[in-house]
Amino acid sequence: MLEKISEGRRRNRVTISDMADALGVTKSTVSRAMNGYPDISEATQVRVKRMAEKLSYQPLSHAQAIKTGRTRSLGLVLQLSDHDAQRPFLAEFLAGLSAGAHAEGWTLTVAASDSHEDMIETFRALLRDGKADGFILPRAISDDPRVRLLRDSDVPFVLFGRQDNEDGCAWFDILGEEAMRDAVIRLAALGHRRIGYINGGTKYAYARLREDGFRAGMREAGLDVDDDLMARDAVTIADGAKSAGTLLDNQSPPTAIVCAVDFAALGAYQAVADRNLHVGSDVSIIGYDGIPEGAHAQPQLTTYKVDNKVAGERLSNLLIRRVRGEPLANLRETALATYIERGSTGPAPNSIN
Amino acid sequence: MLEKISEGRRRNRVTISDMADALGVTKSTVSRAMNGYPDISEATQVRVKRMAEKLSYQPLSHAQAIKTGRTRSLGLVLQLSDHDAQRPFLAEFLAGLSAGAHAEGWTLTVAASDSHEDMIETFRALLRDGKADGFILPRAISDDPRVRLLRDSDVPFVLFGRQDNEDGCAWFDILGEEAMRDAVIRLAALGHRRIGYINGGTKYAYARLREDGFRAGMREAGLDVDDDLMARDAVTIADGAKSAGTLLDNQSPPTAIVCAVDFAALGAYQAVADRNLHVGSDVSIIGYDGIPEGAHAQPQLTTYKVDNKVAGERLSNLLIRRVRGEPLANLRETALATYIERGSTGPAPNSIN
DNA sequence: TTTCTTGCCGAAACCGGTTTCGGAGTTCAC
DNA sequence: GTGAACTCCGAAACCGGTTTCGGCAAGAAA
Repeated sequence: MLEKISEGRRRNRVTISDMADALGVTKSTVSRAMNGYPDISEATQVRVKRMAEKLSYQPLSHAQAIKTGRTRSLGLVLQLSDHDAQRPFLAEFLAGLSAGAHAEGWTLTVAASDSHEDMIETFRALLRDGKADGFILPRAISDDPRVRLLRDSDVPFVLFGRQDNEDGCAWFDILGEEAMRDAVIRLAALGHRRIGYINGGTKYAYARLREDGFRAGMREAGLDVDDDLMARDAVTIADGAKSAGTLLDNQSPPTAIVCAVDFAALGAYQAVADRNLHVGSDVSIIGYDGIPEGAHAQPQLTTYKVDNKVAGERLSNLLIRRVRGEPLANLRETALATYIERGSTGPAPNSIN
Repeated sequence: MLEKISEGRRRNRVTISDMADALGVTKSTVSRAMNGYPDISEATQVRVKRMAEKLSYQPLSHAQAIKTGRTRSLGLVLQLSDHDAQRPFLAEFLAGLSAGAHAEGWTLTVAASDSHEDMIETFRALLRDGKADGFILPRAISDDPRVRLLRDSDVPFVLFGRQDNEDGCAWFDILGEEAMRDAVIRLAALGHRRIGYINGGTKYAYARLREDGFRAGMREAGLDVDDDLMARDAVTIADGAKSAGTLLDNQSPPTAIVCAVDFAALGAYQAVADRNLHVGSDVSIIGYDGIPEGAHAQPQLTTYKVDNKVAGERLSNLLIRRVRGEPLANLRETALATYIERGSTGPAPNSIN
């Protein structure tokens, strides 16, 4: 802490020549040893790497970049138009990305764009200046234009979310459909028979998957899906309130509602309250995302929590490996959201559990 | 759009040699012209720059960096421990930073750290690898350890928030104290006489300023500050509810409460409701920040909105100029938050307005 | 032994810029 | 007309790496 942190700038920075001198070999040997070239003997390779450790030598990424074109940095382009998209999870997500990148000595370059053309230009600018060797694409959209763009251009990328057309796609995703399925089964076990579903934005890749999961759960529980109890495109509290209102005003209203998005679930709270009903006793509600607001709602929202930090870490790792040329088949991972039981679910009214 | 966006990577990228050939001069002339060296005639300087425009030549930042040590990128280190700090405003803020950087051909490198030691290491790593020429420090803390660190090391930085010890500090800040002052005066104009104040986290630099602003407003309005009506360190809804509860339980409770932070204001809503009072009629509440939740509260929260996107843009601009060596005196800017009158404020009860 | 591989590494060019140094013209004063 | 001072730019070194090419020594094949 007393040591100046700027020391690394000009001063003592140990260069490849220092390494070469210390080892009594040439720069080229050091370089090839560091990069694991096969024409360097096992012995010198260890020797070099040990010395690198000792002198804490790390090649300057932009010095390498001048020849290799790669600068060990991940690109992330945020889209502001994307409403609530980033809001709750952005900080954790960035922390995860940063951690995953840092673990491999990479860094994270962030840019934002508001329009679509702007986005393309942003990608290009980052590539041209070598500020990104590849990109992380949050919130996969079905038939995603970013995917088309990058795939056609042979630029490495990795998706947060799955994609129908798998060509060239590496991804990490949370199995939201499993959560939806699980939610239905839990509700059925509590005696619920009429269960409604409020889906998120159908332009997103997750929407179809989660609805499938919901339907699978209904099937497993031996329940019928009533199309009048299915809503969609609810990503905000207001959306959720509206959709839930429609379901609750059905002549045979649901006793439980599964929501693909926590915000919609919180909106459902309002719709329930507006009808002088109570969440948890009259109507059970299950959300998905694990946003902090859910824990402050009255009653607290039962939901499936997504660990965005871990997601970020995994995505960084996958992209780095992608840039390094690892085969795509290795670069697809999924994880489960974790169930958090709180007060918004309970036994179905008028039923023997 | 049909054109491959990866074109810039290896292919056609126009280099300084291309420029030199096209102009019939040497690389060094091009370089010096581009950088505005005085030993290049006005005429050739224009000629070079015009050609750069024509060929859309921009020097490769990491090729320059190898000699200059600077890479045209801003660093931002997020601190996760910092609770709500980033949450509501992070996306807009990043968008602003990115826009401001992009306008000058710079980029933004983001990293996260959880512990304090980690943070120092993160700064150092970014500097050493030339991934940041300077840093943006969000949420200035009074006697900020980051400031000490960077100042002692001669690393350029710019603060979001002001600092007592101005040495080496450039900053952008919103005049929160003006908002607090204005709030009091507006409330006084509505007939309020007993006005409470709930401050934010006292470790942050803004806290003292805003309290000063509140007190200034009270003075101007000819009102006395009752220390029993002053609370602090409320940055979450829960904090706000607790603090507001204390104020409202006073034997002579306030008819209005000014909150340094919107979240605290929303907490105050709960405290008011818990005591069977109504926000806006029984108790007026004014917040600060302009978080989206405020617009969804019942009644909607009167507040002062901070434009975090503009803040980001200005900060980027200031830091770039700082790195370029512009004198500090030019690099201090402030702006005002904008008043948004909504339903949480009204005339004082039992008073002739 | 001689010759052909093979394994390992040094020499030197290169990447795309910046910067130092010095030299060719001009201009100016004497 | 000569020398000095200035302007402006080219030549070449340099920054910290990577990569091509070739050479030397040891081992294998002849």
